[in-house]
Amino acid sequence: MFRIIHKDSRTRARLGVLSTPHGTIQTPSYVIVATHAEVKCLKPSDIKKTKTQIVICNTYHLWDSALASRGGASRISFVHKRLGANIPIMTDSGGFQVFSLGFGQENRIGKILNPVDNRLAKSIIHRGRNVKITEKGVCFMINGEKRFLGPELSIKIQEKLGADIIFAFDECTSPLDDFDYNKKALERTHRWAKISLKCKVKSEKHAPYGNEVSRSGLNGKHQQLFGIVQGGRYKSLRIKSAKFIGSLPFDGIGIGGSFGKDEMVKTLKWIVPHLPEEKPRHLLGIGKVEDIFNAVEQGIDLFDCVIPTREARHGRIWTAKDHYDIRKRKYANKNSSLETGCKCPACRSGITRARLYKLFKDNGKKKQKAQRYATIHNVWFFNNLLEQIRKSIKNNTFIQFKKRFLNQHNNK
RNA sequence: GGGGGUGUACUCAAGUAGUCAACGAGGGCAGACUGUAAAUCUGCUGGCCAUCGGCCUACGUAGGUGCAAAUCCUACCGCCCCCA
Repeated sequence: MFRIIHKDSRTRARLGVLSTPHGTIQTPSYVIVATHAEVKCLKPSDIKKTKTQIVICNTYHLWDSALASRGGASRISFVHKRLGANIPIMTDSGGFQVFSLGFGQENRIGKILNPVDNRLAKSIIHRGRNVKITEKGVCFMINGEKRFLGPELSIKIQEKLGADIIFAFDECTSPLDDFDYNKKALERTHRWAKISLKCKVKSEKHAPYGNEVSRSGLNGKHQQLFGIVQGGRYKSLRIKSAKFIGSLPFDGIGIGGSFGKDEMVKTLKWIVPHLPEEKPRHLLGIGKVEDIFNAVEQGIDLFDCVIPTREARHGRIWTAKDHYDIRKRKYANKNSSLETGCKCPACRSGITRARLYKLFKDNGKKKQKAQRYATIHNVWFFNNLLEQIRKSIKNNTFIQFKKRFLNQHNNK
């Protein structure tokens, strides 16, 4: 399933191959976000052109259509069918929505705490009514609609969705939650981890050809389940969680939850030494350039993040040197490519800054085109960056490459 | 020649006596976005100071009425439409 090919001599970085029913992934790898089983703004045929190895979809967003679909009828899994691309897929469990649709939305904060939020922290902490968390799971009350998601149902939905890799149901706490809350939440997440695992084992036993997914989409091959380490910003909790999740028979380890702006490396240093070496490690929801280098250095194999796709839609173009907002006049001056020497399909097809600027100014079809080109560029950029990182690990030059790249890169 | 309309900040466009440095939209500038609530959001956009705030210059041009005018009156200039 996961094979480590090479370990960097000077850091924890490692080169690996993760095998799934829909193909292998060279790690470290970016996982492109496809929440609704589509990479926003991309056609299915664009996905592979952007060097995308694997995407991640979301249980919460595909919930209804998954349960409405009749499993087993088709040989193609639900998510693969909807995505329209034959590549490895992960599904997130819905655990992030416990935070993002609840505390996050109610307090208008993200999971990465910036200093301003920190200052406001005392005044804004409150738990609203959108999300109610109990021992059994989470009750979402969104738009007057009530729905309950727990570990059993999350696994059931994910099996039905038929991704190659699925995640245990967890609670992503907010960066403003204190130790006591995180401790309680962590214990709950750990219980849910065991339940997730148990449900998975059970469903595999019950179906002679594997589970429902095996029959419908994975051709009898194993659907992998990753557990998730939580513990917020607290060292003792993160270590405890790393040991606990690491001790369970998961196929891989996700690292989730909230960090302070500059606490990621510190947090990974707490966690990673306690994880089993041979299992793939996925850092959930992280993905700016500097973060990636740092995480790889700490031994992370997989990342997913909305940055490449969302920011592309909002006009931000990532390059090796920096990032810039193509909707601004000053970047539209030339007929130069989006990034000098870029080999992404958009740049190679002759898209210039001036052209993209103009397309972005439209409010209809042209803007959609612009967003597609920008998405192609950004996704390719991040996937290509990871490819370069892999090469550097292979050559034992990772640390030099990191230094060199970050030195010339202004927008970390 | 006769009749009707119109002229507002970078652009379009509200406003028809005080709450107007002037709604709104576009454009411009600045910022945000890290397991997608978000194809999104925020701020600024006459000048000069400034802590709430203040002062100056501005709604085609020139005068006038009035405590007060982008808003009313007069003349002029420009543009548009209709009829001859």
